[in-house]
Amino acid sequence: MDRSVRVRFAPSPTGALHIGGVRTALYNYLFAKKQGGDFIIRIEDTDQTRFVPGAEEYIIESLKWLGIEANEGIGFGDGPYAPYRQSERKHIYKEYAMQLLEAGHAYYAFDTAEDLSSMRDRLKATHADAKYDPITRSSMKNSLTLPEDEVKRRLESGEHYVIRYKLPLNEEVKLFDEIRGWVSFNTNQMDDKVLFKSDGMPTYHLANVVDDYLMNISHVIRGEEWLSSAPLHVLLYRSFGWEAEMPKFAHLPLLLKPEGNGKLSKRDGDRLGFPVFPINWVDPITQEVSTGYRESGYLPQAVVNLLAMLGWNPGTDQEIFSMDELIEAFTLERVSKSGAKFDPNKAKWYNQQYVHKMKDEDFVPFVHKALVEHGLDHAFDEKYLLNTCRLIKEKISFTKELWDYGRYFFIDPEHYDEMVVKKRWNDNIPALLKDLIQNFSSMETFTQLSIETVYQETLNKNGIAGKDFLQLFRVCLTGVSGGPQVFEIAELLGKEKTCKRIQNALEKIKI
RNA sequence: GGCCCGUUCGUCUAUCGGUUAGGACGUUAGAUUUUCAUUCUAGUAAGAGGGGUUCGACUCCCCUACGGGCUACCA
Repeated sequence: MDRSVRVRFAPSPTGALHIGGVRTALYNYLFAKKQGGDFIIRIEDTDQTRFVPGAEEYIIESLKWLGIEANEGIGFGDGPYAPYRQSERKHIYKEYAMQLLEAGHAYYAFDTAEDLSSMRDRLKATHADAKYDPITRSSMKNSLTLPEDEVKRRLESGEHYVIRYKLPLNEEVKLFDEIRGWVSFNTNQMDDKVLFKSDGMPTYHLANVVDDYLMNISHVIRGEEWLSSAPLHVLLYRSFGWEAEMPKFAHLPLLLKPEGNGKLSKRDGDRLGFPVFPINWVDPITQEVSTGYRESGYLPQAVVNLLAMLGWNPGTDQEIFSMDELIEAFTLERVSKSGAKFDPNKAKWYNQQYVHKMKDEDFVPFVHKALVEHGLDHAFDEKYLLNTCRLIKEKISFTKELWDYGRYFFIDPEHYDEMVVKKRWNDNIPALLKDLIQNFSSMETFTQLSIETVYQETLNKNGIAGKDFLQLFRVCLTGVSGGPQVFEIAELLGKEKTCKRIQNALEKIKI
């Protein structure tokens, strides 16, 4: 049976969204767009104790920055299945829990935290699995062991209870994962999971299955950490009688840390100097800032590209993909099964590719932002900015490097590269510089070519070799030893500034 | 500990029984750039181990090792 594709990204607002989560969102988005389906955002905030203010807004802002746009859901406008926040759907879940209860697929449990921990201690002592399951539930306080009137009494007196799934004994549950193929589990290894909590909220398992069904989700694409609970979800679909509507499953491999073992974590980013989050996150309690890709000078297109290639490949040699190209090429069959170590070097390379091929005019806002930060935003005209963009962007890997590399386009140098000065400055230099100022000043047109001609003539007259002096000339103009063509810089600066900077160097450089 | 998933160059990966095991990042060397960054060329480097199946295995099966996930009234 073919049905229209509807996928969802369903994060919990418990803090900043990790790039692993971003990648999950991206794969969902790519899959939906490729299939001509819908991508929706649902907020899974059923755990009130872990709610973090601002996290939801953070998630939305991150996705928008990356160009991962949803058709429906939180942050992108309601669709026909609203609301999309589980806390606002609270009233729905109880009904479905009751349905399971009545059909004998679930039961009430009254065990206290102490009851549970003593059960676990007891079982651990005998080296048995410490779980609430078809065997152990017979010795616990629940509606399967307690007399009916006792259950009724407890319920009516307002005693705390949870609703647990009643797992069948010794049953093989097989499920087909779109990435991994058939995976099977035995219910003997599972436990009677809580579906409905004593605070009146559902757990992930119930809410997730109910909402996916109600929202007509066709494919569940999520992280590998959910693979172990997938059989429970399959069982739930069966118990509800929704097997025909059950979505297909695809469990994505995890993102691992660059060095050593384990899952990628915030600490790795801090230690190795790369971001683990899409945009800056300020912890609302500690005020601690976690650096984001955006603030580190990454371009959203580069982040999308590099994330897409971490765990998926097109089967060709193509490495650079626009979002549209990714949509065109994306299939779940080409998602790999094993976890991928994050490589900061490759991330840098990707960003560099995008910065270099960026249009000059698209780069202007970044330069403008840097100028604002330095109080210089009205000092330069559009044409000048465009030219500097052309020269700066091919030198850098990250937009935030632009000021460090290209500041001399906007402010006069205050320091001069000592190595170059030490190596190239001699007693003949001051006279040469004065000559250059004089000759430049009398030029009518001040272009790259004419500058070079005058420069060369002046050097010849002073008996100085061009190769020896050029780097010092560059340092006089920019303060630094590297950069674009010197004469191009001079043309851009203009005659007056060029002469002024040579004059400055003459006065400031002391040996 | 139990269950589940995984394992090709340092890293991301291609290969869907027969290849000199390919590409990219990194790295090394050279060229270009009168500088730096780029760019270009070349090099470097891999099937975890052991058993099967097969004329033939990186590819299929089993075992072991290693890595990861789950094992909450968290998602």
